[in-house]
Amino acid sequence: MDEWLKDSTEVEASWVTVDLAIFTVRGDQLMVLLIERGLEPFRGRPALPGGYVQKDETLREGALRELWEEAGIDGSRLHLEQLGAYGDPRRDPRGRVVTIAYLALGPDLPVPVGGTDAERAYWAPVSELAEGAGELAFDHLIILTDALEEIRRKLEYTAVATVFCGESFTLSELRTVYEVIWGQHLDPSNFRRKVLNTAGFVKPTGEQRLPPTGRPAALYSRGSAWLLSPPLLRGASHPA
Amino acid sequence: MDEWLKDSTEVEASWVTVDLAIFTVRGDQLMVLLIERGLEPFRGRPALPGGYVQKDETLREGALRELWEEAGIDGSRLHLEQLGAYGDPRRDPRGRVVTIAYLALGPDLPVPVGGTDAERAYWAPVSELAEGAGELAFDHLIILTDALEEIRRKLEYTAVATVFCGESFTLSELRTVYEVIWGQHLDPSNFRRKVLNTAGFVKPTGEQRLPPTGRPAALYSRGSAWLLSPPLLRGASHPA
DNA sequence: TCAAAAGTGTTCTGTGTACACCCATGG
DNA sequence: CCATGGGTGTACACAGAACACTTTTGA
Repeated sequence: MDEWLKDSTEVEASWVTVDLAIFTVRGDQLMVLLIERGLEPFRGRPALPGGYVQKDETLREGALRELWEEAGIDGSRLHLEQLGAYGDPRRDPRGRVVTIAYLALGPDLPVPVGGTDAERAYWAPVSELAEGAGELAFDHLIILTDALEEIRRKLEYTAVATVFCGESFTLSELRTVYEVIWGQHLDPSNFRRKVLNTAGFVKPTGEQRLPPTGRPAALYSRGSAWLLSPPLLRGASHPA
Repeated sequence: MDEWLKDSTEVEASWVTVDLAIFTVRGDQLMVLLIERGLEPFRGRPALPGGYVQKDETLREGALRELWEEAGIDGSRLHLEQLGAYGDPRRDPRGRVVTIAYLALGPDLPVPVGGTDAERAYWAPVSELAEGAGELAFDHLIILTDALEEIRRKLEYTAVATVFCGESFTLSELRTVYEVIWGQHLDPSNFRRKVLNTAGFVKPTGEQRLPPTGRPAALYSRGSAWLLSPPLLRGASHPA
């Protein structure tokens, strides 16, 4: 393998990990799954779940495996997408560790199941991360910030919002996803028209659901389109 | 470091490389820089330039170094952005090599300078890649396809098109960048209005330039804005 | 009958689109 | 003078924003 190496003293193999930024919408909060580290470095500090990539798996397979091992989540029902690679040589005090960050999005998961490790796993509201709760380990705050920005942008031009909802959902639920993640109020009637006029975004199931109070709402399920055209742009307007 | 390892027989360190998808617009063609591999595997086949990440550099620094070593290009004048990580365990026949792909965009570079290695470096028109010219090494065709899609999308909502132009440029030149990359004709007068009405996209220099024939064109330079709002959407219309 | 949420309709305004037209230069 | 590309103006259709209004349920 060293036939490629130009100056073998300058190159060495690296540890490669995957880290997961797992988000869900619960009520009117965007939540991210964190673990409390049980080992040094950063012992006791919150961190994104993750771990080493194994010999014979793809990066995506590694992410799915960690999703299961660290959070007890079956990835087949969620949206998993690569966010990017983070490889600053000083990001891990123990040496060079390149991590591939993945974004995982899903409907309100039943329990923030503890991982197979000793670490505690829990859902944290994204809005409360800036202040206290202890600083995130490694460069995980950077990864999380990038993840958030990615979600906000993806809501505009993909149907990704639907993965935060269940199998079927009302337009109000879908709108709440947008409102929570963008942090701004959207006009219900305009949102409705926009979504229904975007070909393939959602399709009616024919069923209805009764809200706590008020008229029953029609249920929809995910449509066939992933890319939205025209996109659902968030104007700079709309104070929350 | 193995304090993290859950099952050390399943984990091993990986080689980490950076690969570069370097694009420029020349005339009415989008060009990508390829090298002809001088070594096995895939000897003699075209490939993206790239190489191993060294011990003490960030991924971005590695990309900049390879840009210089393999293509003789000074990265300070171009746009460099991470595309993603590619880590299928079978992507390199010699074993596990995770590569971080970078996108590099710049104005028509003077010469497709050969690298410091024996390999030949040359600009290839993107339009001719699908057909012959030999298949690309490794998974580089996948990387290139992802890169293209990324550029096309980024043209819509960022001012990235300006990095394909020189220090100052006419609106026709800027429009040509869009037309070449999107592969569709744009109305000159509407393009003009759109660009000038987007705050911070370009700013007039006051200079003019004489085209081969016709009225002199005003020159512009890059503005302060990177994100365009509103974005410059390509409708599904406009046959080239 | 009231509150609350779903759903419809309407008006206003801005923006993309298509296209006609004028301007400045070299040949 | 003409050809060529730069640059301006305009009319139309459509889409988003704001908001009034109707419908359907439970309490």
